[in-house]
Amino acid sequence: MDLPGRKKKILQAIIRTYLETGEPVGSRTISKYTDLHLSSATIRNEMSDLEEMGLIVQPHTSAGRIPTDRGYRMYVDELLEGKNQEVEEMKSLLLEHEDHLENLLKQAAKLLANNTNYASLISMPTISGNKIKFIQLSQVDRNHILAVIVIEGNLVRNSMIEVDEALDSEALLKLNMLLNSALDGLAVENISLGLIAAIKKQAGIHSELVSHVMDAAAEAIRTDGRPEIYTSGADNIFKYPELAEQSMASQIIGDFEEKKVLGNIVQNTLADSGGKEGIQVYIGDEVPASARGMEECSVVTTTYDLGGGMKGTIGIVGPKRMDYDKVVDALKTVMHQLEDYYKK
Amino acid sequence: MDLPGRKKKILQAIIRTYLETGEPVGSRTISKYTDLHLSSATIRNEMSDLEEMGLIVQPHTSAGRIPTDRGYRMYVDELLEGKNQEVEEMKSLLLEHEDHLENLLKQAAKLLANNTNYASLISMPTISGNKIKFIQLSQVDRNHILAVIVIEGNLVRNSMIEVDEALDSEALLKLNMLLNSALDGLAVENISLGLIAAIKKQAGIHSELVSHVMDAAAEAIRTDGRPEIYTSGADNIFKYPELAEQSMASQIIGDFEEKKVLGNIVQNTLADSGGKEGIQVYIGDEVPASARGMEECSVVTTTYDLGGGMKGTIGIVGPKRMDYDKVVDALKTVMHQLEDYYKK
DNA sequence: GTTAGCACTCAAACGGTATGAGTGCTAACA
DNA sequence: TGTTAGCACTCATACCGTTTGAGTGCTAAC
Repeated sequence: MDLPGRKKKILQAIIRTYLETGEPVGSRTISKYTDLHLSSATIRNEMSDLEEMGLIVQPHTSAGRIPTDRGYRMYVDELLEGKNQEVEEMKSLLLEHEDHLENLLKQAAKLLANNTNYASLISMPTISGNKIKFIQLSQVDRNHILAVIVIEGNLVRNSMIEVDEALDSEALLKLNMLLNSALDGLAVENISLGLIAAIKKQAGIHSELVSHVMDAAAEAIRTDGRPEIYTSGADNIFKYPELAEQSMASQIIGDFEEKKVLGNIVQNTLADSGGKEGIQVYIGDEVPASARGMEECSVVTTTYDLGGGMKGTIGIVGPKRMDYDKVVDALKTVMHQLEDYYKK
Repeated sequence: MDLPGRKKKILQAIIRTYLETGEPVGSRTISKYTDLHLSSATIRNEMSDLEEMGLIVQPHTSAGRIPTDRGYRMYVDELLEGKNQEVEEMKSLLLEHEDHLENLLKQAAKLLANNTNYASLISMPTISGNKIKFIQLSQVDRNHILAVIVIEGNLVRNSMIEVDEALDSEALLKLNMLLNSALDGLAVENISLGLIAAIKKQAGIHSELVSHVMDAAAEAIRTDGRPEIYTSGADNIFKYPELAEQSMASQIIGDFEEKKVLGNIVQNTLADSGGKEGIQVYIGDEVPASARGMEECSVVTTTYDLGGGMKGTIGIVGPKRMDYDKVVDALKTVMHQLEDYYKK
């Protein structure tokens, strides 16, 4: 759809002011707000047209207009122009020294929420390759063997395996060598049943132990399939009346705690990370994964890439009338900082 | 304070009905509800007395009475009697097979929230002894050494250490033996500076590596100091009008996401785990740790003990007019199951 | 000590009346 | 033909007085 310039400007003006005030905007307001120097009557005519096109609606007969989902869509796709606001502070604020990726991400989420006044989410990176780098079995006590598995990107998983009796250190050494030489450099999802059988055979009496280790490896993927998600600022939704209403808030809060819906959003973002400059904007019903209760929200996400195939999602959840410019800027800032910080 | 029997019964009746309805209860209601066969006028006189004692109040002149914090306190301390409700379902429901403690706890939290219709919290157990059971360094690649530390109770921590150049396998073996013999069985908080210096000395050129390992061990305690907390059913608060009100809800949700306040509650519970049968009830202002926004809530907690010095907290957050009987039952049920399950 | 009766209070619900923001339409104007 | 002023109309919201009903305190009688 291509709008004539004037309608474009008017739509832009309507949405801009609506973003600020959250209240239906009338023709008179626009008449004064724009530099078009048109009377309110003329604006009314144009508005009438825009309404016919499905870009704006009146909540009731004698009210001003508010954007529809399609209206927002057009705004985001065509009328958005970096306003270069002061997300400056973030640039300096972010990332006091933090060793653990987990804490770094939590901090980033908090920062994002505080600076935008929306709710933020951030997922632990998944590893695309899933190559196994190192495996080690250790005897911890008589009945327990600890399996440590290091995956490309230095992610560590461990699994405590219960055994009937202790292995002697020689057998342990052998098993370790066997596992390492068989699995080193292999992508976890490529481990075939045949390979497992072969290893088991070589392991002889310890075949049961081996299958436990394989289970742990499989689990390492499984937890990557539903990556950990950290959130912050869920309470920010109460700042926006259209979300603060009980049934709405209840559902959103539920989603944020349950994390199932958020997981879907993350999956979606990682899957179709096309979008303008890698930014995804979901408006209202566009929010993926039949997210009950998210109909009144917009979700903006992007993917960060820590190298080594480690990719995660950061995102913002807020009312449809969110400050898209600011949010996009903030996301980009955090994304870049995250990437720089980790690569250094 | 000791109340005469009749006043006791009346107070109990008032609170009971208020817990159910959430609305101020009048004299006529009580007159019919109790088996005392007293007229509403008599009840009114008694009520007037109870009000003078600070156990109940009227929200406004011509309204019924609602309990004060002190009223609730008395109810909980003296008038509560196990009603043995149907928390039956929980007994069968709980705990489908789960290997990971983390998942087990998450599941328990969810169950608790679903069955009570309040918000639940559950903390990862802290380890009181903190005895080190096993340490192992492994060369993962040229520049990384993985330190795995197993603590009594089979909790595993790992820390990736960056090094300038690879150690030969003999040196690694030596270091491992050195660390194990020096630290095995030692409580982490008992590691003295002197001991560290001694180990460093013996480690010779690898002293730097050793200090990294010690840091990781220290970190293992640190994260235990602020244990992970899982929550569920925070959205349940919207079921209770007195909590669903915006400013209130916003703060509670904030607390649940931030987890700082919850952490204080957990600390508190672990500290003074006295209480009737180990159950702690905090009513309104009694909630520990200057919990902003929790004034309208009651918090019921207890401590679970997985053996081996591993203790954690489970709790329920709800409106003051919560069904204390049911909540106490539910907490006990989950606590016992948790303990049984883990010990088996 | 208990109860019936009565006057009184007050939140909440109800209904009618402004108020005002905003519209659509028409007719005049450039 | 596009723009504008003017006017009648709509409708959510606020305001105000009235009614309703639940509940109280007090008093007098049992």
